[in-house]
Amino acid sequence: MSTECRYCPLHKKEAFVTLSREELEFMQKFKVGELTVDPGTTILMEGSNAPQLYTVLSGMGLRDKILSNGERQVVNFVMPGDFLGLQAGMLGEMGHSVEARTNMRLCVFNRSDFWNFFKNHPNRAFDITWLAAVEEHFLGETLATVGQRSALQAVAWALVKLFERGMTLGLVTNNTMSLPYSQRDLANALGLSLVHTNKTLGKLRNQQLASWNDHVLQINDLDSLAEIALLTRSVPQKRPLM
Amino acid sequence: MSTECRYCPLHKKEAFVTLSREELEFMQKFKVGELTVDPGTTILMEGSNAPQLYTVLSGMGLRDKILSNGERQVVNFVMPGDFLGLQAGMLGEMGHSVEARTNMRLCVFNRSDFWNFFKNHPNRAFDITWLAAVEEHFLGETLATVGQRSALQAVAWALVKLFERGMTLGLVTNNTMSLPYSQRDLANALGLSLVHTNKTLGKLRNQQLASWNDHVLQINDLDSLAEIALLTRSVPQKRPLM
DNA sequence: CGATTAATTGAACCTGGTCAATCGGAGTGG
DNA sequence: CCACTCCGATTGACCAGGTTCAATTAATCG
Repeated sequence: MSTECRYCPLHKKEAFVTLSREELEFMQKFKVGELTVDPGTTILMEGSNAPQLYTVLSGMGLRDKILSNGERQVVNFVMPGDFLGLQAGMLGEMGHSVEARTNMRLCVFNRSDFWNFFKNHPNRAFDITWLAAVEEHFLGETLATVGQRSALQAVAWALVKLFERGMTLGLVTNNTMSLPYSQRDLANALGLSLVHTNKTLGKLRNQQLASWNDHVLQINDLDSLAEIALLTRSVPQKRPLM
Repeated sequence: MSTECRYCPLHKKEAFVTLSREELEFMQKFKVGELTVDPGTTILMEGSNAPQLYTVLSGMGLRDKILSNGERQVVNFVMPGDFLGLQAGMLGEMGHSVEARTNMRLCVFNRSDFWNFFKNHPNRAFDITWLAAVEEHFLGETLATVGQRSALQAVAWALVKLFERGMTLGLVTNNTMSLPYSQRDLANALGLSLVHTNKTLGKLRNQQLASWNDHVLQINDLDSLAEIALLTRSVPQKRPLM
């Protein structure tokens, strides 16, 4: 069966910590099924107390918040391996929504089993916390981007970050990866207007550094981009996979 | 002895989940001492792999990041009950620094004991993850503030958030609390310039909504401030204390 | 008393926002 | 196949929220 963890397309990838057979069997017990959603679907709703948690198996999406005046902040982009629903699982309420931007396939866990990880499998509990810490780490960087970087620096930063994630996931071929977001999504992630984001992307394109058309991102000079972005690149650590 | 957990000034406060006697004894075993620092001290350094973790017993500080061009982003403000060093404990590297702004007294744990929480006391492991999720939640709100709120909305937002934290900690008397930060700290937290932050604070002062002088914050109309801040206030949950 | 740091204020300037129009591709109904 | 609509990308013109520069005041400190 394709829903068996041992056939999971992710846990063999180099981006992730290899699970022991024992851990794999343990996770299998908690997996209640798979969910496939269309682009545009809201997977988790801000403020809701979701009964289920997900690991992204394939496809992309994003996390976002809506303010009471209608403004929207994209908090992060979602890619394969990401764990969705931690806040609902811990706090009983999501602080953001999660929306699909492509078809997505999700591995589904029951929230009611969540406590079991802590009680019976400390390794897995540790991994959950590890993921939470990584998310906190990344949000701090994002905050510094939105707060302190210029539009050009911010856009370069975002493209480098997205591209690096794509590389670790094996999504990059010929300096190219699929990036199924709109310029509006990127603008909302960086606290910029759509118009200015467009013009800034144009600058990077004119300088032959990066181009992003038809949902395909091409990076021609990652080092220069990283320099513009005030980014010191480091080799990414392997992540646990839930 | 004053370093005994059962005399801890915090765990009796209503802001925190009451610890069982058993848990208190368990924590006592991990507490290796107390640390007192002067204002201005860097408690944890961005990029470092700290050997120790802390819970703030008293005093205030902040978390910040420095970009390679020297710009500084304040990530969050630190108050009693906050747990410091999670990122070093989980990831082996802090994503931000922690600096004291007043005298601070810290409860010290050894990082090498960290795994023990997960292995032998799942309740405490759960609490650590809970704290990580709260931090992630808050950083998402901060990101939305810096990215989408105007200067006036952002400053109002920050004052409300700080004041609400002060209230749960019992630091508020007569609509007044000690807030030992500089306007530069606040500006750096909100991605605003010092000058504009100053002028925006002036606006709120002129409108009789809030004033902040000599490290004392006075809130005259919390509801109006929250409205300006586009904030829907909710009763704060009790937090676990490490 | 000179030095340093935080708060405050005014003025000039600019990065990035807002408004508006156009273009091209995808889907839909006739 | 065409007409029509919708949506995302793109571009130009104008504008403003917020930055930068600069100067003053006040408080603290050795």
